[in-house]
Amino acid sequence: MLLTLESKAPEFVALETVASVFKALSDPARLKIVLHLASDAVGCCGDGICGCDLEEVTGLSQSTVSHHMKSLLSAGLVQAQKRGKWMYYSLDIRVFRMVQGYLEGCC
Amino acid sequence: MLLTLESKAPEFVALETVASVFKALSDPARLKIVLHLASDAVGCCGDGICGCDLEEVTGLSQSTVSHHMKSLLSAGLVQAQKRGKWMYYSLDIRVFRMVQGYLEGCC
DNA sequence: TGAACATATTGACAATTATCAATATATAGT
DNA sequence: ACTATATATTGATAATTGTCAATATGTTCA
Repeated sequence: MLLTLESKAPEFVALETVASVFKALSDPARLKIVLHLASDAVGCCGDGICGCDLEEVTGLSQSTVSHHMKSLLSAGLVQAQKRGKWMYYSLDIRVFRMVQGYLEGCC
Repeated sequence: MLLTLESKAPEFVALETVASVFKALSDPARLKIVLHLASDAVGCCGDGICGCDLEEVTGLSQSTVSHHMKSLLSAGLVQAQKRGKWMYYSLDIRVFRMVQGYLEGCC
């Protein structure tokens, strides 16, 4: 699913897939997380944001944050990498650009 | 609410407001409707899409379409105008551009 | 091995959502 | 006034969602 999402030009991505990315962006907490990850991704030299920081960013409980990260991962918007005890999350720029391109292509 | 949405540069629009627009776009039926309205808006000379066409576009019942249009209207993405028996819907380009700009500003 | 910490999962609950059938409202034409 | 048509609202229902506390899993370090 992710592979097909990443590799396609916006106009060939299924409408349902795009809708699921918008769904991932439709909750204020998740949008806040995505913005935080995006600021790390600027310049493409970020190495990810530690999950442990996201409770403070969102003001939500650990389990709720974990739940939101699962949503973002399954929508393909975010990638995760475990380093030691910590989970580092980063925005999947390709998917982000796909959505940008999709909106641009609309009108 | 709509007025404040329309008149602000993306970076000054509240996160909750942007999330609510993404929510409007997060359902496949609504996204399909928005794409249909967007194709009408190209060139900015469309005079709106009749509500009666949207049942066929989405394959959903009349009451369900009406319900989705209410969502899109309350998110500010769509404007409605009654002409005779018919309701004509059009994309609010300003809000659409705001969302485009918001994503562009992220990274 | 045991303690401490980061993260994930489970269970529960209230709230929201997507959908349709049925009904109501409004408009146009005869 | 009556009929036909477009749209909105209501009521109902099944499904999904956002949230947290509690618990489980996994990792590091002493």
